[in-house]
Amino acid sequence: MNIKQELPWDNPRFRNWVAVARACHVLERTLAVKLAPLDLKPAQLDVLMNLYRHPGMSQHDLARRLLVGRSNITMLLPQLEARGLLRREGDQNDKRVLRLTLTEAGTELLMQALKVHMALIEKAMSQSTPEQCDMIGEQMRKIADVLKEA
Amino acid sequence: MNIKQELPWDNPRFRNWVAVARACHVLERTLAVKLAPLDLKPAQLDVLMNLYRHPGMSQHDLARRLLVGRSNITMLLPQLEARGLLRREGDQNDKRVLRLTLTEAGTELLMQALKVHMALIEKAMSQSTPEQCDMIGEQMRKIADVLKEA
DNA sequence: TGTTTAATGTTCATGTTTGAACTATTATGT
DNA sequence: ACATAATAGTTCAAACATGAACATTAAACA
Repeated sequence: MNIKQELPWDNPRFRNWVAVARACHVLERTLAVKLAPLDLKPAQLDVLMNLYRHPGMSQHDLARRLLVGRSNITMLLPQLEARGLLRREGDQNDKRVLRLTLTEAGTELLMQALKVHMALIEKAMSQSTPEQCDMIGEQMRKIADVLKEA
Repeated sequence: MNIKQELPWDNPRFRNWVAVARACHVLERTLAVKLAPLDLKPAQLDVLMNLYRHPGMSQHDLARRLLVGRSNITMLLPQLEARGLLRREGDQNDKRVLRLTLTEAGTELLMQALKVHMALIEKAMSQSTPEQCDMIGEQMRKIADVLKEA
């Protein structure tokens, strides 16, 4: 009844993607451990990173960049704001939106966290040549693009 | 006071890894949406996949393979067992461990889910040549290995 | 053998993530 | 202008993951 189709594990694309997912998972877990001394979770680091690069972002924009629900942001920010890491200020032109910016302390903590993150990534990718590394990044950006319209 | 160090975003390894993480995240989210009709979450699919490839696994082994806590498995399995997708049977030689195996129904559902998963991965990696794809997989396996001793 | 140490799985409290319903504000269309 | 749509953010309940403490069983070793 159940014809034995070609199994995904025989397919290189499948096997290789599984490896990608595994590597991501391992690195994320490891990062969580290494960030613990700073009392920071990977998700929180993502927030700080995005605010550093795009000051004045709205919560909605932040949610979209993080590929996460808006309510998630609502739950996430108050902790960081209470720690004095970021500010939420109402936009004058549009009273619906809140503009987000890092504080001095937030930037400071971000820099420490980035050292940790950076060291981990360096270690992880130390096996790849610069060419391989760039190629990987290039392919991954294509994948994200392709899937965004899926 | 705050000397402007080299920013991670200037570092190719950092930028490229961020792309990897993004691609993973997008694919996982997309997979969740596409699996919804089967009433299956990505985490549950992972369970079924591993049991298919390694029948008779213990819960502990499964947890380690999935890079997840043992308690997570304990919470996850009863739902799948109640749906008749897998069996948990006590090991005769070691009364502590439960051996896990897919049922007929579980295998059936897995095959359907794999079609979905496979199609998504095919689409995602359709831009890469076989050589690029293999290289990516190879590097990712190295990364997972390197980090396992971190 | 008997005692200590380790391993497997469960329970439970905690913290996170999610999506749907809601409020307030702005845009659109007539 | 007015009614309708859409948008930004919040609230809330449910699903989910996590780690510590626990019970049971097995292994190590005295």
